[in-house]
Amino acid sequence: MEGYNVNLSVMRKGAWTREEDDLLRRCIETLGEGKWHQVPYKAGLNRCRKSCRLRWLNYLKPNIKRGDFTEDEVDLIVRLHKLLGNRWSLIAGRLPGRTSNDVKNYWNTQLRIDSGVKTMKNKFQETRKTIAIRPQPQKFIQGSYYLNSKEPILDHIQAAEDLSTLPQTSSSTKNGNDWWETLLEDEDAFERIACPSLELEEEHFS
DNA sequence: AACGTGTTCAACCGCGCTGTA
DNA sequence: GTACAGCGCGGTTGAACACGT
Repeated sequence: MEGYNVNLSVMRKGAWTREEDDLLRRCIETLGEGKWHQVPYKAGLNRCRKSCRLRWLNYLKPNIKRGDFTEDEVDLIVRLHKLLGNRWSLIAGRLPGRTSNDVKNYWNTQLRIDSGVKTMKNKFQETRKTIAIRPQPQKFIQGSYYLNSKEPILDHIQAAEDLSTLPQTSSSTKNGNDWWETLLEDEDAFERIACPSLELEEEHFS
């Protein structure tokens, strides 16, 4: 198992300095993203590669958007969370410039319902249990949980199945992740699911 | 001004998944 | 089939900051 406990005695931890940021930025500009095993050595940083990657992805990457989430972004987060559950990277993938860490933090601090301990700060107060569609299990055969469920999410899934561009999930040889990736790559399909009709929206958020 | 409490968010950590030998 | 290494993700933590008394 790789991790943080390699040479813990010499690896620096905690907040990054401006100098470290500069070193990391220059290194990534030279090496490109993805060669994280080389980054600490090439950059001359006394940090583990996971820390370098995290710093780059969550803070230094050029297109990262800072500041408050817009109403549209919040709206999309709520919808996607309803659909996907805590799959922050997928949710963040639909929000240009936002990181999974940002989305997760925003959800946990602003949107999460924490059994009454924390009060909601906005209009999206929601008490219904979230039913999240997970990538793996999707074989939507007759009699499956999803198809028999009375939850509104059924409409979303059926909408997905109605799309001719998507693989037929009941007979497809593709696994659930493939189906899911296909869905995420298909803008129209995704919009139909992530942005349900007005009636559905009212049902969810009223 | 000083202190206590609550909130935010950057960073850490552990684990699962995937590719490779 | 198995072991190992590397990557990426989600949950959690804790320092810094904001706010109230």
